[in-house]
Amino acid sequence: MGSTDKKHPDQERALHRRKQILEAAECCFSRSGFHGASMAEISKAAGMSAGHIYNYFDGKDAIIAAFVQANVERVSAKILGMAQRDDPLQAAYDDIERSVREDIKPGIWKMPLEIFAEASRNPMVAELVQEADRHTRAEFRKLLRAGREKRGMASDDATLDGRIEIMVAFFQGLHVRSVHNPSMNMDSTVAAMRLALWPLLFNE
Amino acid sequence: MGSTDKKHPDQERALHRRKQILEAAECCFSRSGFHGASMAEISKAAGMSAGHIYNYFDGKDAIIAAFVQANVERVSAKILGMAQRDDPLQAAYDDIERSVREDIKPGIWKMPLEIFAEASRNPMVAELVQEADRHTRAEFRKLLRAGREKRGMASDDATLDGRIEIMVAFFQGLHVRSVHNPSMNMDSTVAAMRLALWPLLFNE
Amino acid sequence: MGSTDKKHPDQERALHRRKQILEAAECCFSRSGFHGASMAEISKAAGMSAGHIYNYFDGKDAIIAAFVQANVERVSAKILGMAQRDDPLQAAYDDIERSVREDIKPGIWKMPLEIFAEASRNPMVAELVQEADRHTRAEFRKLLRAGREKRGMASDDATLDGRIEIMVAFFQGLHVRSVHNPSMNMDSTVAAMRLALWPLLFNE
Amino acid sequence: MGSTDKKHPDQERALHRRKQILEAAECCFSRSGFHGASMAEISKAAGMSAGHIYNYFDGKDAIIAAFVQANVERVSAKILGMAQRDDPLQAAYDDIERSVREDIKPGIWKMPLEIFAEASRNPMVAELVQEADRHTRAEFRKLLRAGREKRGMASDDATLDGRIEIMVAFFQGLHVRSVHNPSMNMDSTVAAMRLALWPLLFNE
DNA sequence: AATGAATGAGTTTTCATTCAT
DNA sequence: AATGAATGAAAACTCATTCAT
Repeated sequence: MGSTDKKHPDQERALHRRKQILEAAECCFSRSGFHGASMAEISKAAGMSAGHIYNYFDGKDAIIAAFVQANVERVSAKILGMAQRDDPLQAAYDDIERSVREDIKPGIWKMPLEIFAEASRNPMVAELVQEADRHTRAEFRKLLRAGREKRGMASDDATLDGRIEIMVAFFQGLHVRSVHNPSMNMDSTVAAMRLALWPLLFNE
Repeated sequence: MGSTDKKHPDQERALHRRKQILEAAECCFSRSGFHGASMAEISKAAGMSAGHIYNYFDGKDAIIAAFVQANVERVSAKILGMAQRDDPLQAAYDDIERSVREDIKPGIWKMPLEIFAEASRNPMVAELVQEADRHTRAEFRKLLRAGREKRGMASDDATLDGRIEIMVAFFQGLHVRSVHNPSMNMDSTVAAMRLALWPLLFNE
Repeated sequence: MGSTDKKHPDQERALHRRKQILEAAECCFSRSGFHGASMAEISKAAGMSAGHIYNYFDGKDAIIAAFVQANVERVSAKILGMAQRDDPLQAAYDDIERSVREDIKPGIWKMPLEIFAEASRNPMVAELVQEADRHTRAEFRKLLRAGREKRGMASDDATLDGRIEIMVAFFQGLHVRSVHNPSMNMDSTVAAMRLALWPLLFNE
Repeated sequence: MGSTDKKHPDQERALHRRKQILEAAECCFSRSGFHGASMAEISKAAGMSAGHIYNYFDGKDAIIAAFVQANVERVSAKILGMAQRDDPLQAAYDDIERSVREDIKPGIWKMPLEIFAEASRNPMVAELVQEADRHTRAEFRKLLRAGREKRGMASDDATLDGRIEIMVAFFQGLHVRSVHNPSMNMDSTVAAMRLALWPLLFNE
């Protein structure tokens, strides 16, 4: 649908070109934002003419959409990765430090912020992130329910959903914190994070 | 500095004009984002000519800066308001429901998201939000320390800062949640919020 | 409707500007055609920046539409002028020579040809010329009927409409002839025209 | 000259390819006009790659020229066909109804209008249609002279040329009428046509 | 103090054409 | 003979900003 359906006999090359463009876009978007980055800028970064990009994407909006799509998939992948672990809940708790350090790594949090803002006014992007979020929450709920039932704890839908909401809010909030407080103290933040997540995961 | 120093004989009127412009900008920015809103749009909303705006602001960037400034001050004011209460910590905890409902009210969370994104690439805006955040954290720390000392609890700087970081992340993360999950279940979210905030506020 | 409704406090100036643009457009359109003429070309000919044109017209299509409108009105005006005459039919017949000479004057027939072609694919332009044509035929029919009734001749609608169709075809066909045969012999053409028009006007 | 001189070992195939392209072009040109149709569109319709077209034509202009050429030849063929008839003049008169119906058939008149417009600004195309017109007029003149002399009527060049001019104007004007009045009444138009053509053909 | 006419640089996008394969 | 990836120039249009009034 949308932009993958252009006819390119050499699919291999086409895929590579698209990747090239999206990587160039990442760099430009992160530097100047979706609307500040021009097609000329992107094409230069991608090492091809501006016109040629239109052989792979319908337009700038399609690039933004594909880019957002790729980014939300990255988040989904994380959750799915967690599901592989032995005791996913415990694993998540143990991984807090790594997660936090990852989330506030410079260069990591810029694109999410841009995507959030774009989703707040571009319906196409909104639908993309909301759909991905639905999926992520569903996966997360499965994990949470399984983990809690194993421990013999209540797990009605509403309760789980509320806790998931807050846990995700925290991690997404961390991106926001990064831009507000670049010199955040990592250790005490991680400690506080543990304190807050524990009851969300393991309290009745 | 910047935009307040233009010479206007009638300072009263000038201030009013600036307020007019910023209010018009709010409406346009919220609809179209900082970069999607045009000066023409703003000037029409403000009920004055485009040219005239330049008598009060150096340019669009100056409007954005002033607008961001006004918005971050609104957040600071909230904290200061809390400080007036008898037992600020308990008050904050009791107010969770109202705060959450306020944060995800449609039309409330759009501007913050826009500001976060802008701060991530516009150094002037970044400096603004970081400075305001420093101030907010400092005020919050005073409140938190006072509340905890009254209760005879430890309150070294690092611990407090970590917990503040997480608490603020929660609330800012809620704005982000709004765009990801428009049909969030309020009650269970508030319940989970309480569960998470309690230890942050009152645990050793 | 369309392009006249832009708010220009100084209506006088605005009207003059629009006229300037349409005159410049005439020159460019006639030289390069509707699609061959660029906004840059037009703006240069109009003596203003390309961007400024958009303060007076919604876009190139609006210019084309206004231009076509002005041109079809010119044709209507001719018919109306004829109606003023004492015996319009005789006058029309007597004026044949002048009409023919006018129609094939270089620089006169180019725009009609362009308009005809444009109308054949641009529905907006088609509607414009068809509406004008309906009006012109109606006026012409009134004239023709009055003239013939005065002479005691039959004048049922169908007959009149057929003759009008052919008479108009002649005159519009003359524009076409101009591009096919630039060295047309005027005198014999006028004579032939008289021969053909006479029965159309005055036969039973 | 121009486009026929490309060296193609298999001339048969080359000719077929050119025909393929011109037929594809007909469809595209008629839908979008000479300038609205893109080479990509044409190449897709022709079932070959865009690049390959350049092995048969020097460029888009060459396609337009060849296309126009083919179209004007079609008109010439009509006249030549008429010459085969027993009494060509009478035949022409008797065929009026068929000719009219043919001329205003939807899909028939679009290309002529496009060609007329193009000829009015593209000198190469102008030369093409003028040359073809010279030829057509010459043939027509021969027919007309023969028919009239057989009937013992005067037929000096100037008179004949004037009448031919008007007769052709009428038929070409019909194309123009089609776009102005899509709901033209056929029967009365044919009747009027007969009325007008008779004296042109058969009067002194 | 206030206007809005005017500019010009910059935006996205299209397309005829070329050329390595 | 044939492809289609690639280019680059040009198109329509937008908009922050200036300035004469």
